[in-house]
Amino acid sequence: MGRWEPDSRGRLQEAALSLYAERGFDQTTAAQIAERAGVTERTFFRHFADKREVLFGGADILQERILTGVNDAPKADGPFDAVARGLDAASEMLGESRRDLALLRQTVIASNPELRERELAKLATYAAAVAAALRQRGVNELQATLAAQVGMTVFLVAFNQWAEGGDGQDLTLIMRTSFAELRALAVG
Amino acid sequence: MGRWEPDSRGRLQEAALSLYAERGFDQTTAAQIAERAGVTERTFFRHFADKREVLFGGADILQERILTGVNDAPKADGPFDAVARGLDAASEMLGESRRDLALLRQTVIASNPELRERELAKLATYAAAVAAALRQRGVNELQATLAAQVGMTVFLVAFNQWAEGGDGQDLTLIMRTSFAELRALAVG
DNA sequence: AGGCTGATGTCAGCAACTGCCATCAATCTA
DNA sequence: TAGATTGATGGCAGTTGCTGACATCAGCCT
Repeated sequence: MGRWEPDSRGRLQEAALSLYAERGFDQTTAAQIAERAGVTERTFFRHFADKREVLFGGADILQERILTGVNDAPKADGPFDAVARGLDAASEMLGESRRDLALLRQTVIASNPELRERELAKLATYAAAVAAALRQRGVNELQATLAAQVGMTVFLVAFNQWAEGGDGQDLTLIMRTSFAELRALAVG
Repeated sequence: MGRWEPDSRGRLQEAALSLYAERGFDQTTAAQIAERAGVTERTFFRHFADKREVLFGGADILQERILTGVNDAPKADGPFDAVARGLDAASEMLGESRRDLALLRQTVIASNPELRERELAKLATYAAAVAAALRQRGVNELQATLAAQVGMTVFLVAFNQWAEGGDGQDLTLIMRTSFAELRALAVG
């Protein structure tokens, strides 16, 4: 057995989520999170760049999934269709996670401006990566940026809808529906 | 004459922009900004909620302009057209500002993640307000959100293009071109 | 057995931000 | 015109986010 309990990172994420939910983000200090996780404050900041980042631990993996989806799209697919494949891949991954935890997390994020800010930043990072992937496929700069950004908007709207909704909802379906509605919108 | 030089807020904005440009955002302390502006650090935080906010002083006014544009759009306009009117109003206002200052500001923002985060947050605020205005016009929730978000993406892309471009560029024209390209994209 | 590595602890310190009270020119009011 | 009021600022103490530097020690490698 190690000198310390394993998975301190995971414990910090759990401790942070529960404390943010209980007392609010502002009223929670990094030291309190660390204490609940059984480590020191310094260790918290070794694992997470700042207090907000602890809620976005899976962002890297999710981005990879999205990119894989986009890159695996058939060559015939236009930019929007390729982005839609990325969202399919994302919802596949997220659909497996516990909806109650996702909802709790979204509630916490929604209730604090700094956290909302960070969430937007994450989405913007995905969008930038997706746009780069689209350009790789030969899409021009502007179209790539717009398609990627629209995709992230659909993603955010659909994900929140899914987290708030009842059981049995299919995240993939929600995303596809939203996407279809956008297309109708642009034409009309 | 007052007890102090007038317009301390404006002096703080100028001082911050120049210091951020000279030494970088991270390497600049609030105390340094205050000193250059001839006030104390405490006064800085009375005028601006945090170190980033000082670069976004005109955001409220801009948002009002955009909303006015959207609300003044003919009833016959669809969501996209209405958003386009909002962007026209915004570019009218921004087109009058000094392009060199806008470029300096954008350069500073682009070189720091925290500032980019804040910029996205501002755009999201505009988007939420525009979406609300669209709903007022009878547009449904999802379409309103998407149209507003797309508008903000066009805005950001076009504004950066304008700031970087040479003299004689028309911000309004750039925005309209970008918008047209999006429509073509969604259809194809 | 001995050295290396990686995760953690410990501690000092800076800078962002806040609350509280004092100050005093301008302005209002009786 | 004397006095109260207001509003913007200064001054200062305190909390918290976050960082750098160094120490510790279990597990692994040789």
